[in-house]
This record gives sequence, structure tokens and C-alpha cells, in this order.
Amino acid sequence: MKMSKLFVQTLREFPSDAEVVSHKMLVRAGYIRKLTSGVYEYLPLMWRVLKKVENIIREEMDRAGAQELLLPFVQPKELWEESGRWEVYGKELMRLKDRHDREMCLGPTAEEVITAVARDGLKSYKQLPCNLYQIQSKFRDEVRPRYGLLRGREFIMKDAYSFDIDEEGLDKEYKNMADAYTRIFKRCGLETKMVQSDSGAIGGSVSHEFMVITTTDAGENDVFYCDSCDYSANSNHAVSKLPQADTDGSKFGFTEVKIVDTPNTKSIDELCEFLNIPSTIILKSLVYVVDKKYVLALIRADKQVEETKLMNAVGGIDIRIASEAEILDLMQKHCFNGKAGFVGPKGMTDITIIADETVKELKNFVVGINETDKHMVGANLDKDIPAITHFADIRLVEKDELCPQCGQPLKVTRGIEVGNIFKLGTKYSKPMNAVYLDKNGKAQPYVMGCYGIGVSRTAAAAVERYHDDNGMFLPVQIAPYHCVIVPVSTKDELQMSTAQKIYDELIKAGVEAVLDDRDERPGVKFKDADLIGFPYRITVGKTITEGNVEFKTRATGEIETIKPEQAIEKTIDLIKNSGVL
RNA sequence: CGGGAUGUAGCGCAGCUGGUAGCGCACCUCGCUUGGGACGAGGGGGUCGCACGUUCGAACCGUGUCAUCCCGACCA
Repeated sequence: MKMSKLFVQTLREFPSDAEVVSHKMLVRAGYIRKLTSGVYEYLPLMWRVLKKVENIIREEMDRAGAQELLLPFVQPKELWEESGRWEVYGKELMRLKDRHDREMCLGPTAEEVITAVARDGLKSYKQLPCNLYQIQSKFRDEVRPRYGLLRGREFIMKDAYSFDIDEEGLDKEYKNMADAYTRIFKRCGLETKMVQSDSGAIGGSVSHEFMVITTTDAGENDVFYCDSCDYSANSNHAVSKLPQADTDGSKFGFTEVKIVDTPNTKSIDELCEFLNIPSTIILKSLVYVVDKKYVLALIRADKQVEETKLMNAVGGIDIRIASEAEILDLMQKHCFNGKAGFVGPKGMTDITIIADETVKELKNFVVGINETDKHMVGANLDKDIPAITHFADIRLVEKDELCPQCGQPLKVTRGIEVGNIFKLGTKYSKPMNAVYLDKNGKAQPYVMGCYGIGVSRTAAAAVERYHDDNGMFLPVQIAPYHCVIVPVSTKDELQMSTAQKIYDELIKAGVEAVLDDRDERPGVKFKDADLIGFPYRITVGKTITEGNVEFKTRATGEIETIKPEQAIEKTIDLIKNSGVL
């Protein structure tokens, strides 16, 4: 490819609306352009990267025994009603009507469609196990798209679905996919951590996420992990053991239950200060609204509630903390005069009350009683707290708490989720009546798994990982081109003819080379080469009169002076060694 | 959905005590230059997000609306 014809417009400045590195870099280097919020054009450079990532995925998925197909992007409402998700999915599902007023949606994922495909095509146990995948645009109408390709509304995803006769088969395929994913990300030049996670709206029991650990602020997930063993989990799923703490109020003089005045102690800190006690002997009561119904969450006051866990404990799909007005409303409904800050489980017998495991440890504790400026002290669970709906782990894990497996302190880091794997079980096959006939001729629902990789997000994550002040340097496996040849002066015939010769030889060898034939000053060409991130650069300048050219490795900045033939050979060797040729 | 901000040329921005639009980069032409985003001369490109209003006159003032971005909430 001649640089003069390459469809790319590099910008001298970063776009003003970009926040994270990958977004800034990709726009500035001419890889992508925003069409509208959360929707991007993949320009030729970006498309080459995406195709390379896709092909790595294809090779590894095929090797793992999966078969590729392509499913529709527009899906009918009826299918989503079968699975029950039409009601459940929420606003993220982009709904639309066709000219006949039939309701449709843009596919945010394809469990429904693939289950429909399977039930028509997989009738016998002899056909199982089966794993089908596609690489397709997806659309999710995110509340707030941001971070460029990392959280767009339209994005490219590889989604795979496995069908097995039983849990054992699913377990095997789950492991098979986990191994394939590890290979895929490694081939993309990315180190990933496989972490336990919440299974979210897609449902199912077990799930793991593949995280690219990042130092930039683009990582949207907190990952807790243990250096001493293999434990690691997304914060929405992490569990921990707590270090020893004072949880018995009798140590602080609360030996019998009574109600005390606690003026102006709206916050836990104020309450601690007023009573001169640690927060570990306080029972904190938080009002949430889950699926439009009030839920009371109880937890030891020094800990935070993890909302995803709480939502799962209640079995809800939408959760938010209640506003002060809603708390007042709740109080009034129960004939209390309290306000936010003095909430307690007292008298709340008609709403769901979920207590965190930490509550079990509390003795002679302090708790709100729904009366402003008053608390109960010396309270105990059975005696003083009415019916708790149930106990559950709803606690947000924090740094330096202890690993649930080995007891060492947990560490935390940020991660970009580039892939995930779920055990779905029969969550979709049962309601959609997707069955096969077993050996006895009896209909059985498939045991399913699903496995996603964010293709465009993976590419963006690679930019987050591989960049410097001058631009990006994607690994050669996924870089848009392998190398660029830069004649310093296009007017110099020897320089031009040598550059052309090197270019021709590389192309002949199958190297994806670009010849920068533009009549620009060298500085412009060097800046563009660095910004776009050609892994290798061969510069033909004045030293060609001595028979030398310059070979530069973008990632390391290393520069060598060598003969043109050596440059050709070296480039071909490097590309071959990277496994690309 | 709450809080904050911004919409003027492809990109980055100025103009906003009202008088009919400008700068840098990019783009086209000519000259000159060629090892890290040169220089000179000339040129093309914008109904100033949209609508209504105030005014003799609106990019500028007012109202509404749409869009975009940031923080929060939410999120396979």
C-alpha cells in the first residue's frame, strides 16, 4: 500500500471529546471516527485490526471445535417473549417497530435466536455436544456510552453458545472455552486474568470474566485477587473473610437494651463520635428500591453494600438506593417520624429485609429505630430485631480483607473486561422448549453455556496497554500493517528506488508493508509512523550512499543501521517469528 | 435519570458591551525545503446545532428544543 493512497487522516491534536487513551489515540491516528454517541466508523486501519482479532478468534474457536454461523441483527419480539426477557431486559434493549407495527429489537446478544436455531437443528443426543458462534455487531442502548470503543452502544462481539446433554458435558466445554480464550488473548498480545463474576442479566449460575489488567483509568471493573493462591473475582462477586473486629457492644457499656438520645447523628461517623464507639458495633440499615419495591438492607456499619449482590439476593432486576423523599414516604407508611439516618428494621415487617452475614456476629449493638435523633443500644438479633427475610452475603469486599481461600490479604486492581463465559444451564432451553431426544426417546432440554468476546473492546484494550506519548504500538499480530518504508526525500532517486525495491521484496514475501511515498518533510512521516504504530520502520535516507538504511522497532524505539538486504531479511524473520506469516 | 458544561469550516479554537464571521492545523495551486509535525504567496470550504421571539439589524440578547461531553447512578 502506498501511504499517499491509504485512507487515513491523522490529526495534529487529540479530539476534545475523548477521555481515555485508546479513544484519543484511535481518533487521532485516523483509525476511527464517531458517527453518533457510542457509535463509531471503523476506518480502514481499524478494520484491518478488527479483522486480525476476529481471525485469531476464528482460528482458536474452530480449533476448539466450534462452528461459525451468522445470525440476524434484527430480532422479533416474540422470541424474546418466549425467554421472558422482553419484559426483563430494560431500556438497554433497543426496541423498534417495522412498517406493520410489529415490534423488533436490535440484538444485544443472541441467546434467544441461537436457542431457536438449536431446537430446529439439534433433535438428537447424537448431535450433541455442539458449539455455535458468530462474530457480529451488537447494539446495547447504554445509559451513558463513554470511553470510545470500550463502552460503545454498537460494538463487535464474538458470541458462542454450547449445547450439551448434561452438566458434566457443560463443565467440559466451559473449560475448553476458558482454554481457548486464554490462547486468543495471548495471541492478541494481551495478558488476561480469569476472574469469578456475577452472571447478571444473561443469567445462569457460574461465570468468569477475562480481564486485561490496566494501570490507566479505562479499567471499569475492580478485580480482587490473591497473590498467595489463585483466587480472583470481580468486585460484584468477590467474597472475603474479615479481619478480627470488636462486634460486641458490651465492651462499650451496652449491657442491656435501651433507647438513647442521639441528636444530629445522621451519619455513621457522627453516631460513632457521639457515642464514642467503633462503627463495628453498629447495625446499618439502608433502604433500596428493587423493582419499584422497598427493600431494607442490614449490614455492619463499617461495611458497604454491594448492590449487585443485594439485587441477586432479592431476585430483582433493577436496583437503586432510595432517595430521602422515599425514605420519608416509607416512614410515614409505617407511622414513624424518623428521617434518613435513623432507619431501622423495627416495624418493617411487611417489606423484604435482607441482612448481610456480618449482622450475625453482632451482639449488644446499636441500631436505628425509625425515630429522629434516637437509637437503640445493646440490641440483639433474636430479641430485638423482628423477622429478617433472610441472610445473604451482600457485602462489598474491600482491599486488605482476607482471601476466602487462603486467608492472605486481598489486593485490588482495575481491569477491562474483554471476554466472559457463562454456564447457562437450562435457563433458555426450558422456557423456549428447546429439547433433544435422549437415548430413551425422552425429550430433554439442552444444557447450555455462552461465551462472549468483545472484539472491538479487545482492540481498544490493546491500545490502552500499548501506547506512549508518540502514539500506539499494537503487537504485530494485530497491527494494521507490519511495517512502513520511509524514503526521507522523495526527490532523491536513489532513496526512492531503494525504498521501492525494499517495498517490492517485502510485499513479495507476504509482509504487509506501506511505502510512505508522500512528498512530505521527514518529520511529518516519522510522526505519522509513530502515531499509527507500524511495528517496524525502514528509513532510507542520505546514508544510502554508503549502502545503509535504518531499522527501527516501534515498541522499543531501538534503532539499527543495516544494509537494505539485511533490513528485508530481518523484517521477514520478525514477522515469521511472530507467527503471522 | 440527577448534577455540571459545550454546540461557530474536517480537527482544535477565538469572536458574544448586537452592525451580517475569523485564526491555527488539514485541503487545492505555485515556489522553496527534505532526518522528527518548515517557510512564502495565492485559493476553496461555514444559512454560527435547530426553532421561535426581541430588534431597523442576532453567532452575540430571551425562551424553547435537539445534540454532544464530563461526574454520579446504571451496566453482557
